[in-house]
Amino acid sequence: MGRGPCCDKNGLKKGPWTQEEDQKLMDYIQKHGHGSWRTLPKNAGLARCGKSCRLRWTNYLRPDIKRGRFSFEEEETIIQLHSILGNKWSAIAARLPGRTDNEIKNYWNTHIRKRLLRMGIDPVTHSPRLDLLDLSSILGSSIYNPTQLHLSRLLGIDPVVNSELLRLASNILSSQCNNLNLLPQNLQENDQFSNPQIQNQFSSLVQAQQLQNPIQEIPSCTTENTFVSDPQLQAQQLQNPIQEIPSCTAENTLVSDPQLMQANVDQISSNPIDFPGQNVQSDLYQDNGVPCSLDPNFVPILNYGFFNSDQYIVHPSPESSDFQQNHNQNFNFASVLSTPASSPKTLNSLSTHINSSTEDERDSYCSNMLNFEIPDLLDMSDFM
DNA sequence: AAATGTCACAACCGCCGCCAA
DNA sequence: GTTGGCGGCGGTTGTGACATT
Repeated sequence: MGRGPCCDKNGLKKGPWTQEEDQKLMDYIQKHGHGSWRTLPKNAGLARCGKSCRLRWTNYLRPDIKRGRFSFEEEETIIQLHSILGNKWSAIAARLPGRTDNEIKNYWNTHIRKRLLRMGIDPVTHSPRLDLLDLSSILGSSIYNPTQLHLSRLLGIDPVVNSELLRLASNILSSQCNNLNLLPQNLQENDQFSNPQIQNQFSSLVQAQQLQNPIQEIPSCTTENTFVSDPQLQAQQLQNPIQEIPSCTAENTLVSDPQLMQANVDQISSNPIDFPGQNVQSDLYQDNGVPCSLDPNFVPILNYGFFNSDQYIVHPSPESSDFQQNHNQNFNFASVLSTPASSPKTLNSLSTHINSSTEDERDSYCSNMLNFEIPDLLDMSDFM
């Protein structure tokens, strides 16, 4: 038997709320609390259904709602959490004080999602879209005809890509990193690798390829990495403290198993973790940036090169020295853009706001997130 | 200046899970 | 075990504001 509507629609008002209605609702809840939403409208003298009242209160009138544009840290947190939680907007909102699930959902759909798509990142899986970044075919054709190479544009790297480098990268990739010990030999055989620029190009190629097929294609990582696709690995990982998840870069960390994703959801839900912008005490974190309160089972997640490799989705506040150090290594907030934590926005459902930072600036931020680092796996310094 | 297109966001809709009777 | 009420959640829509032609 299906359920009927939550209330009798007849005579009940829909659409935008008036100031008078808002005032009535606020006055009533401040006096009596919301109690039963079903009976609230009648008691408060509102011609609305309870559900409408609840939404208006939780999404707009609640006094602790933070209005205005999302800060950089908030946006970063949303992306990180979304990569673990998926479209669990309420769970994400629980980690962002003052933000509602509806607001986050809207912001995701209208800003972040579009930007990720523009960057060639699948907003669902948070991995590069294979249809846009089929490196195998690109590399394959480029090796024989380097002039056709558009990879550099895709990756945003220097357009001058040495064909010899491509051949070498292709050879290495074709062996799927099965024997990374051969790398030094291969590299040493090629004088090109004395050039740091070439090294960066090479590592970008390898990293991009790893991002394409992260689970299948990095066998040498299996005992260390944090991809979770195998039940045994999951069990193993659940037994290992987070400190023992070492060298595979966080960029490579994808959670492909729904159960583990749920475990993360539970972990986050049950174990409050502070996020940037929340005035986190730095002593809540260990030396490696992992919060002391964080359950060891918690799985670090994909990032876009924004975080250092040994960082996880939680990091200390910007005030902490660890945070500064880790981020200064490869990313500088101030150098990318300065976004006010919140811009003025009137308390009116029909109002709009003035963008204080442009989409281009945010794009710049995201492109920085895609600046691949040389993974620990391929530490070029060893070959110098 | 008007028409049209696009964007952003508040609000609604329908489904789901929990819980009490 | 079943049923119905309720709150909550995620997806979608409607509409005003702004940008472009």
